[in-house]
Amino acid sequence: MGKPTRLKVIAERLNLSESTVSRALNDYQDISAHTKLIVRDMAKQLDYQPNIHAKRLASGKSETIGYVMPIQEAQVTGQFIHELMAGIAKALAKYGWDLCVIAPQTTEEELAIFKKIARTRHISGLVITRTFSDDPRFQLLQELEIPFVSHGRSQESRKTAWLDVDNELAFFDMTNHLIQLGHKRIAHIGGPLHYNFAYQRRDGWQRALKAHGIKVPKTYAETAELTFDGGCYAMQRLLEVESPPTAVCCVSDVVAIGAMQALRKNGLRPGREVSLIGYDGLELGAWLDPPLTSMRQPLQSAGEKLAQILMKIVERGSLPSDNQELVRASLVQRETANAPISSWPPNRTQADNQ
Amino acid sequence: MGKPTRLKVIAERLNLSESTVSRALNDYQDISAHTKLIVRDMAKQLDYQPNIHAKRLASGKSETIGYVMPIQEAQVTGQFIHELMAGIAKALAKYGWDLCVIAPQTTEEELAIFKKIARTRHISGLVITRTFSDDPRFQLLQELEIPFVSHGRSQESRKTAWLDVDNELAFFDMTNHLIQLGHKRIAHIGGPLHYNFAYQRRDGWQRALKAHGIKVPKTYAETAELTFDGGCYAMQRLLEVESPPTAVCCVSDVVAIGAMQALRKNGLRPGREVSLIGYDGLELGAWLDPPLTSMRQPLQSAGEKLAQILMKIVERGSLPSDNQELVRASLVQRETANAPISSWPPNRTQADNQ
DNA sequence: GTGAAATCCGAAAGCGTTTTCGGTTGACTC
DNA sequence: GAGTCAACCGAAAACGCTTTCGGATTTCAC
Repeated sequence: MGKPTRLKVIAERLNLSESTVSRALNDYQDISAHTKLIVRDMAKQLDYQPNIHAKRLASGKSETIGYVMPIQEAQVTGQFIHELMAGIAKALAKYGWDLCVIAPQTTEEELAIFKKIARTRHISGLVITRTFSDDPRFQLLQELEIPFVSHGRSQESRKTAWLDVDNELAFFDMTNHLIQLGHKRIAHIGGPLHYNFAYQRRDGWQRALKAHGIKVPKTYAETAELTFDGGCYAMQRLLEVESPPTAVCCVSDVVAIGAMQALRKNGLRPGREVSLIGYDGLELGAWLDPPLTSMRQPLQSAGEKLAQILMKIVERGSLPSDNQELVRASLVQRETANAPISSWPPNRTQADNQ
Repeated sequence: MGKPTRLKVIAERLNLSESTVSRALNDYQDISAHTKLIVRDMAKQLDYQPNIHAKRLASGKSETIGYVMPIQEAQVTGQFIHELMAGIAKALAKYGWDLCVIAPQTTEEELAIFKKIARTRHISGLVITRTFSDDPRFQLLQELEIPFVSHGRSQESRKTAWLDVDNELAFFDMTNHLIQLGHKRIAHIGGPLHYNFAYQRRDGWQRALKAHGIKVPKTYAETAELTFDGGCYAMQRLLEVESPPTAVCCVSDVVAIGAMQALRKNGLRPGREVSLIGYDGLELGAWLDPPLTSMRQPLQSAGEKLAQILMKIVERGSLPSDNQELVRASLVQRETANAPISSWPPNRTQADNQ
């Protein structure tokens, strides 16, 4: 393997200067069409690839964006992250940008890395996910003037760029779907409110109920950790209220799967006595017995959009606040959302007090 | 935000030359201990971070390794990839190396990217996963002289660096576990043989049977696509053989989950009539009903090791063939592997011919 | 006190681009 | 035919670091 072709050899072969060749390749206005043509031909012929480090050093741009991989906490984030990253990488590759993965172990480390990036600038923008209602990253990144876009919003994201699902609408739709099926006793297992989406999802559920004039007891608004066990416990509590629900909107698939487990433990079948709808549209939901009905957001295309937004901001100085986008989730019909049955709930006015 | 500190300002403040400062920071031998001390102090005080592009341009090294993200094909690779990447990124971060994600859409594109990397050298090593028995990447990467390490072996990997689970041993262990439980009719649902691990897993199963003098019909060696449906179909076929098995070793968790579905469709319960062991130790296995027994390999630490191996090869010219390592998978006991029951299989000599 | 060998540091030449600033053409105006 | 103005291109200075080479000290042996 000889040395790769340099700008220099193209210049020599064509009897041009390096600077002309460089500008021809970068489509400068002050190079004639003819020159551009022969330069590009030669470049292609020699399979020229610019030295990326020299390019980045000289131009002061890094053409690299970072993706902050969420700390290993919540479960089954894997599939989610994988698809999103695939989308990001794909969109970046089109423009020759690189995707650099950052995997901090703690929040402190994450913030420290941000500060380092602010100094070195070897990463020109960041994509962050797993946003919290009160998320310190938003303020820090703005202070440090690091361009970024988040997948998901925060209380601090009024002026920043983001792409998010319309969680409120998703849960409005989800609840409506259950109402169409004939349910009136519809509960909600929500997530901890430090997750930003937890608010919106709860609100969507409430709005749908209100829109149909349906009133439910306060106990129908449950909260769970975003885990299998969390969902299991929350469902158990819902089964113990005076008049248990016939349907439950779950904040995530994992929580819904935990809820399914609780139903089974009580001798109930998901989708028969109690309908269940999850959120995330995980493929594994289809493998369960019965398969879990859910809401799905497009992840790969979200990744692509995130990348495009970020490049636009970094490269063309587009205003973050002009880059806020909501996408709509869609229902994945499987088998846990059906019409209510007459034998449920049983009359438990005594049983409840046991 | 002012300009970040440069080598120059450290030099000026200490009245030294830039070259001395550079060498002091890089721990050259010809710099006195005292000088190194004051230089490092000053660097820390000014929070100096070298310009990575300048550094890489000057040194000709890129300190970046690439991870080739498998093409979106098999399912639930997400969790797998996520953990592995987290490990890689973590190990690299310790040395200031970057992890760059490459997400080719097709095999051709993947090979084209390799060729490009060979020219630009802006990525100094690669981690590849999802290896096939006959995997063109091994030869190409060797020809291109791109350092790499694979997670998983291939027919071509005799002289290359790799880290792999001892698949053969894992299935030997798995099968033995079933034998200890009292099973004699143990089948195997293997994967397509273009996956390298498919051979080894099948061999481990066979060796355990042979070691205990157990003979099984040829029909017990099933093959399935690595999908839910694949597992479902394969299990269905196993149930239709003359004398169906009481236990099945499955090539992956996803396949095992498909097999569970087939059992349920036939009115059987996994872990009662037919025991099942999967492979991958996916967390979601614990959420099923009943929870799936499986074999688990340590992924995060595998990622770390892969990174370390690669850095050793890139940086210190360690021989690829000196970097081949097998790790052992361990049993995750859940509820689908139990002792056989007397009522299964039913006498089906007639029934089979229906 | 001389020569040789260490020890430590500075000068300077890269690394391969980008980008600014002029300078040389030729066409065009009057 | 002098002046003006585009249109194109080259020279050269960055960009911030690494690394070679040699020079100046100091140390040590004799």
